[in-house]
Amino acid sequence: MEAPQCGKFLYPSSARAHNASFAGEIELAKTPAAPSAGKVKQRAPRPVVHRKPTMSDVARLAGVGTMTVSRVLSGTVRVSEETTQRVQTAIDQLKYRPNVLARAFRGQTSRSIGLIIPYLYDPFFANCAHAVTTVAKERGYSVIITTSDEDPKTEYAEADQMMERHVDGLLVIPSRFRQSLLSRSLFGKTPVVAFDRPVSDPSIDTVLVQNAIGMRHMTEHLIEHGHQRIAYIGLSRSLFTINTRFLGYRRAMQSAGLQADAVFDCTSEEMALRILTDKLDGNGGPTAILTSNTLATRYVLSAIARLGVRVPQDLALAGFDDFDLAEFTSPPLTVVRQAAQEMGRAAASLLFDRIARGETPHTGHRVVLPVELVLRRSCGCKHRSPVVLN
Amino acid sequence: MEAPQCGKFLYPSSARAHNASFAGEIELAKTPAAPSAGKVKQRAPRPVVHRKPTMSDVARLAGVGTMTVSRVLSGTVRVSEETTQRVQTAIDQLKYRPNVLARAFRGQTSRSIGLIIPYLYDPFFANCAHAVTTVAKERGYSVIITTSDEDPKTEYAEADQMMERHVDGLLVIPSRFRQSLLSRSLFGKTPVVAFDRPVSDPSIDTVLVQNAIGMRHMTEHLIEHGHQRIAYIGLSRSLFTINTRFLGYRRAMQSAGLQADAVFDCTSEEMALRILTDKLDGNGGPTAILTSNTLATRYVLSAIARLGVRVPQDLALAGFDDFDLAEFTSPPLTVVRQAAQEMGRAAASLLFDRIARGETPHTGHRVVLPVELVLRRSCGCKHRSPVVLN
DNA sequence: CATTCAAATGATAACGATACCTCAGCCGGC
DNA sequence: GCCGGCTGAGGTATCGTTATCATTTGAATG
Repeated sequence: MEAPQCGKFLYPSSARAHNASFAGEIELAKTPAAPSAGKVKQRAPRPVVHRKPTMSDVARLAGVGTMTVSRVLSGTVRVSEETTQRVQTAIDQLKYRPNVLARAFRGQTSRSIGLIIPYLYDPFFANCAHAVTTVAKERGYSVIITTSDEDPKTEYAEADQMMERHVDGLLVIPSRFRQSLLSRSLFGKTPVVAFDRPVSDPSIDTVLVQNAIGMRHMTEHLIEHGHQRIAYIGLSRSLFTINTRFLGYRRAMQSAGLQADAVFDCTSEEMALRILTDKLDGNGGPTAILTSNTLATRYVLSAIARLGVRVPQDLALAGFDDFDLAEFTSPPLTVVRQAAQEMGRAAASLLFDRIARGETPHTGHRVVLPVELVLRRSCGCKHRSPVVLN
Repeated sequence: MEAPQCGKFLYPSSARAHNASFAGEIELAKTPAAPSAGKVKQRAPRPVVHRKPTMSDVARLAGVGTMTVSRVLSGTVRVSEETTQRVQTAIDQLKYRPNVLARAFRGQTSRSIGLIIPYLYDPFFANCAHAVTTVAKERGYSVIITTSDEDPKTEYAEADQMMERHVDGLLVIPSRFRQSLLSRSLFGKTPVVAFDRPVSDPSIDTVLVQNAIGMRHMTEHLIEHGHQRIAYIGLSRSLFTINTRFLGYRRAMQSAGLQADAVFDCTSEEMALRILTDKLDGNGGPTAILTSNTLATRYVLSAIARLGVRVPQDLALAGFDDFDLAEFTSPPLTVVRQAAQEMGRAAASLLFDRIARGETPHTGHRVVLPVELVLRRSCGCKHRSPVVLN
């Protein structure tokens, strides 16, 4: 029983050198004397044909150890000029390129970041994402992207996936503020930056725009036009941006001693039509409408078209978030413009700073980017070309 | 020397059960007797605190080998009902989750796909990307996204990056057709699907839309409206879609015995203004304009607004590619609609089929998706609501 | 009853990089 | 001249999984 049993044991390579007889026995067990026996335990040495060069290939060619190659590549530890040169030559000669996967697995950096956004079909989010990919490319990072569909559960699951993939950092446009499941405990010491909307965890860096201020100024602008009855039409109030813009609107109305009049959860053209029909029925209805975002604007535009209301004569209109062809709608739309790409860039920069620093602070940075009022015709302004305020 | 030497040997789990004394010795040897000795060759056994469970942990708890756990997880090889149950219980108990990175490194699948698109800020591309991420999520794959900026060099570099990251498949909207550097040699046996635009390599699956047919029908529609002098204004002809749409336009014009009149490289509002000013100067200018895509449409709209030309009375207009607010421009735009999300979905499905099949054919599939004519007012139609043909 | 065969499972060796530890020189200070 | 510290470089274990091969068992076959 002894000899075959022995064959089952591993041995440290040093044992082979130091204890010849013992090692020999094992060796014997490993390489059967008779090839005809058919049982060759030793794996065939890797086929030499067309294998991608590894670090040991480079090391062998340069006549150094693998660690030296590793050090030359990472550049973290000093290696003598001459050795570096030799290694570099070997690398070039073999066209060696480090195996990203092995690095990610062994080392603690994957050189990738995660990006979680609600939808990619929304131009605003798409622009954010574009900026993120651009910055990541500059820094030599890959971006793993996914959508949360505005659903906290999905968002959490996707964030978890990202952590499993060991991303070096995570950018996220959180979905519903109050219901968000994201928290430090999930992320460990992986840096996370939330943008467009905040999360409740204060240790997470955040990039926002002046939602309230922007909407407040826009409301004031309509008031300056002489409007007194101004309605706010928005999507779900559980979305941070929608609610914050509403607060800005309400603030402006209150300051002017006017009555706020807001409707939420306007999620389709039909609903917008119903809302507008209602409001405009008889006198005392709004003379101006503010919409929470591009989608709401679209629904309202559709309703307006169907009702045959004239803008801005019968009803003034202003939205939040500029879009590509806002200039060519009928009439050209007045909007609060938020710089999507700026925001994406700012968020990504913040993230890479954190990654570089390697520290996870107790309280994260807060960045708030300015917005602009783009005055076109729908608010009643007479300018030929849009006027940009701020 | 014997005892410590022995301590270096691993033991099969069965040995532990069958030979208590031996196993005990090993256990003893694993915890170094004299920490003060300083030179303990054996690395300190991993700290037990808070380590993520690995497959061996599961195997130990279930009393099986790691391979059995691996097999249960992958499901490729039959494992007995009872063992499966035991392993599953251990997995649940330890909340074990396989290490994605280790898998990607060791196995040959990373459960990720790459997506290379020109820009993410273009709503059309963004919609494609959205569909791709959605399908990938359904299949449990991650998406690594990057932009090529319509530059063949960048595109190649990014594709190379993707290959380095060992994506299981690659989706790409190739930039310039003739100048594309993408080829099988770069991809090896990794499946690749090109969409929206083709590549020259015939072994690559392709998903396109009816660019030529769509534009031809639209041209014919304008001809039916009585137009004889119809101009085509487009971006760079080196972009496949722009050129193909032009060919459809030319075909329709020739069939009707009319003179084609195309201008390319219209890449700014100023250029559009110059072109239109030129063309509309005096009689004999076009009575209708076709644009190659949304961007060109925007430039032309801008020029039209500045020139004060009335659409469709003075000049009819039709574009390629529908967009979110096309209905609310002044007048509502007639366009050829291509289903971006359909295309993204089709391309992704094709890719996953290939990944599942594991074969790399000599000639790839070609899928061509239909387009629709959305007739609004800019072409001269009188319909209240848009009419969709096809 | 011996032999063959298949199914189920285990042991072991990679995969390709980095972390940790060791060691050989070399320097300056005593 | 000896010693301790410093620097550059090498050896090797290890990360967590899967591929390959070996082994065990029981049933089926002749």
